[in-house]
Amino acid sequence: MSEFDVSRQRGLPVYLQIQAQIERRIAAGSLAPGDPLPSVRTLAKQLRINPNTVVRVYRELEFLGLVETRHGEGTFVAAGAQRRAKATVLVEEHAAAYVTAAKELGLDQGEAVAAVKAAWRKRDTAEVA
Amino acid sequence: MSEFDVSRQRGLPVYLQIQAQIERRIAAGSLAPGDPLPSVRTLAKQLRINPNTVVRVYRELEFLGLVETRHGEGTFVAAGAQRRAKATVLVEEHAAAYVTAAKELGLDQGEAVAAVKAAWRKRDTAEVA
Amino acid sequence: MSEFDVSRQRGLPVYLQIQAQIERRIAAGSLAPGDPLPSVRTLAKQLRINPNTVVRVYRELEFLGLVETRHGEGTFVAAGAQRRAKATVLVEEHAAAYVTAAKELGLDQGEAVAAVKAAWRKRDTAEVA
Amino acid sequence: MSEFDVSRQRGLPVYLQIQAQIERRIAAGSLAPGDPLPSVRTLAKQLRINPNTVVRVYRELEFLGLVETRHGEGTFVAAGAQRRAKATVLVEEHAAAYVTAAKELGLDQGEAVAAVKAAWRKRDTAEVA
DNA sequence: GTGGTCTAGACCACG
DNA sequence: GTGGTCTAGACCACA
Repeated sequence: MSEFDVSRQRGLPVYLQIQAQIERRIAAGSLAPGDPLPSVRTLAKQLRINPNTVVRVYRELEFLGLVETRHGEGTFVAAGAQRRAKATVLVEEHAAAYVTAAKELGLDQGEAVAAVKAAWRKRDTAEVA
Repeated sequence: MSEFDVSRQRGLPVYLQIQAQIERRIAAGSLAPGDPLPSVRTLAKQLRINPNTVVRVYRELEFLGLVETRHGEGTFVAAGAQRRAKATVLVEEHAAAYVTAAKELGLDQGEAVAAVKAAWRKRDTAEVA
Repeated sequence: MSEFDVSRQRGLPVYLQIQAQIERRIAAGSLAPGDPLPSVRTLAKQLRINPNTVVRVYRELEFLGLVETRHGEGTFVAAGAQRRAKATVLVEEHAAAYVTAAKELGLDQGEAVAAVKAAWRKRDTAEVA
Repeated sequence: MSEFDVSRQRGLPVYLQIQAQIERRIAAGSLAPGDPLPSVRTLAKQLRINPNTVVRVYRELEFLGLVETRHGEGTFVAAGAQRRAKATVLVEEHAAAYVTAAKELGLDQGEAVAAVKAAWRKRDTAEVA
């Protein structure tokens, strides 16, 4: 398994960077169901970060159903993870595209979010009708 | 100026329907800067709705900088309104596209909004870097 | 807001004890949507535990949609939390009842889980038919 | 001994259907300790299924201690089988009840299983205390 | 003031 | 060896 990389400096939290990289590998299939992830301690040492940060990443991924942890054994890519991860990655791409457009149009975050909520509401009422 | 139409029954609030139609006409240029909008009473009668509803629409449009009300004269399309209205309409379209994608991927509103916030944050940190 | 209590000694992790108590109060309605939870630092001091442990609890509750955290403001019971919390508590009660029965019948955890999976499968196939 | 019945088509595997029916008869006492079960070949012909399927059923039942096979003689209901079968049937009923409740509350299988494990753990720690 | 992230290092439980 | 929990205390970001 090739390396991950994290950039320190303030910006995206480290744990989110790692989480995103793992999600992408699962979505791409380079991490397949059943594959073991590096142990918490190993990955922590590799990335020169605190083990607790890795624990947090793995915990989030487990909540998302992308990995399963087997106590005393390790952390493994979950069955059906690829489909879920693909959805996650797709969502991120759509959201990024939307944010790009919104920023170009001069919206701030609050306005962009409000527009999504409005569109959601419209969609809902359209479906009901 | 041709007619507007509103559908009662559960769905989008009437005032939002009217507002959206006016925004679109301004964006399209069929309502140009300086053009008068119907008076509150006239439009209310035409659409058979409460005048207060029209007042609300005009107030929202004024807040958005799309119209200006001149006391004793009436309500007029504001200078530079077309550019702003186009942006508004574009944002709505982008938001609608995003919502469509998010719904297809099975997200609920909270998740969709969270994804936008996350993407926004990512964009911010990327720009800083 | 009256006190929570946690028992140290090994057993249920502290964070799960606190989480369960908050869930129950939300389910019971004594913590209503919009109500603030104690600040992380306050609750930590009250329970004489580390603030990070409280952070963890609040994070889990947010994931479950029971609370929402507003950065710089505090943590609040989320809208619709009562319904969700009631479901959680109900599930816990059903699960506890099942576990009681299974233990009385001499099953170990693996067997009890297997029986649930089998019943689930049966239910699924019955619904399809 | 009256007939068994199996429904083909997608649904529960045939061998589980037969196994469950035998378990229930043992639990009900209509198959008592010492009673012979139909020979593998006889039952297979009667149900128009493959003898290997019947072999599998009898093997499972033997593993559960409900029947014993005596080489050259046949398969017989084991001593003490009724008590054990009752437990099995009871477990199935409890599990089914739990699954019903969990589904109504909108859980998926993973969540339902997790709740059982959590409840099990709680019970364990409660007993220790 | 609030919550969010990260580190360092402890001890426990499972296999 | 593996992951899970908890502490102590740091620094950051939002309001």
